[in-house]
Amino acid sequence: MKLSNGVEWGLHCCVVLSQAEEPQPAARLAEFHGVSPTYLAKHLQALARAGIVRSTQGQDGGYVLVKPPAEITMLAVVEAIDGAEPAFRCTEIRQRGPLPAGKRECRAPCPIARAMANSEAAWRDSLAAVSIADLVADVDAETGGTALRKTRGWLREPAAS
Amino acid sequence: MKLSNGVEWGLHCCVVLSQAEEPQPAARLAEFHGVSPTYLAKHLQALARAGIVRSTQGQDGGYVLVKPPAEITMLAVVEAIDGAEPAFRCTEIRQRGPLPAGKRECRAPCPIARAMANSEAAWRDSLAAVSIADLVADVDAETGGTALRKTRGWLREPAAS
DNA sequence: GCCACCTTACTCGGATAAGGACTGTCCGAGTCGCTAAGG
DNA sequence: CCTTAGCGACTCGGACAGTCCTTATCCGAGTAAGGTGGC
Repeated sequence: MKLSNGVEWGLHCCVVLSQAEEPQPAARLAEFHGVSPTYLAKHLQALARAGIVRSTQGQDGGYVLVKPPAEITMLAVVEAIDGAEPAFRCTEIRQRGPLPAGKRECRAPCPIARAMANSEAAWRDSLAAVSIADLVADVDAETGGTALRKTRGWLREPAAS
Repeated sequence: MKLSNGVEWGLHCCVVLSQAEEPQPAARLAEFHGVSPTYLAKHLQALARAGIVRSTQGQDGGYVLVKPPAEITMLAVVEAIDGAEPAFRCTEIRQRGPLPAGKRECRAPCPIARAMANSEAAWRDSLAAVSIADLVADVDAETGGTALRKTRGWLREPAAS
């Protein structure tokens, strides 16, 4: 099981966007994080499709958070980029082979699928309990406010490179 | 995020093996589940490497559970087949770009990595709380004991095909 | 009748191709801001 | 001086290759059982 690398980028971008007052182009966010601009753009498109960010075109355009950071959960970002499909998909092999399970007991998912679904629900609940605002608060507490202040300053600067 | 398909096969095989008294060859387990024999063999090798099953070669050989079903957790099977590496791997992009985080705050993982690790821990805990014996009990309760009885009967039969 | 050996068939184990998904990239459509001309 | 049309540059969005991992398969090494010959 491997989570797409873009999830990390998307979460970091949401944290940075929460500190920006003006739209930030994808290229600028990529420069800030030192990652591929074109590939990051692809993931930002996914965030836009999910309604987490809104894009503005043209001069001084870019991406802005749609909702306040406290209302954006990590789960929303993860599902926007990685997809909302469950990691475990039951292929109903109990209905195959020489002893197929009857239709009676197959109205409910098999115990294995249920246990896997429960575990994934625990994972999702844990992700849904953390918002972008919580991440921002953690960063702020860890760095004593310096990191976010420097970030806000850098975002206000005109594009240097 | 997609979980390997072999996880489902491995769990079903463990349930079936818990009902068998004699070693069961990979081909027979594949026939029972109606899946590819060679590919299932690959996953059974992974279970053997993890110490969940033990293989016996030669005539009347096959796979047997090493430990009692109550001591085999779903987590062990999942990690044996899918790997124990975490799904989210922090690439430390906070140390890149024009505003790299200082060494001071990088001694601890960044808040994003911590939150993801917490969520994965919740997932693992949930999987570790369910054993093969629990799955067997669920199947037994659902089918009124018929499914397991039929399975045990089929396992005692000599290879038909 | 008992034992040792051999043959046989069966089993696993790792090494080997094919398909699909993630990674990474590019160029075109659309839009906003700026400029400059005209009233 | 104000308005308006045009231009230019910048932005996103979707379509296009490359690479890694999952899927699927095969054949060889090793082993236990069963048969056979000898004692």
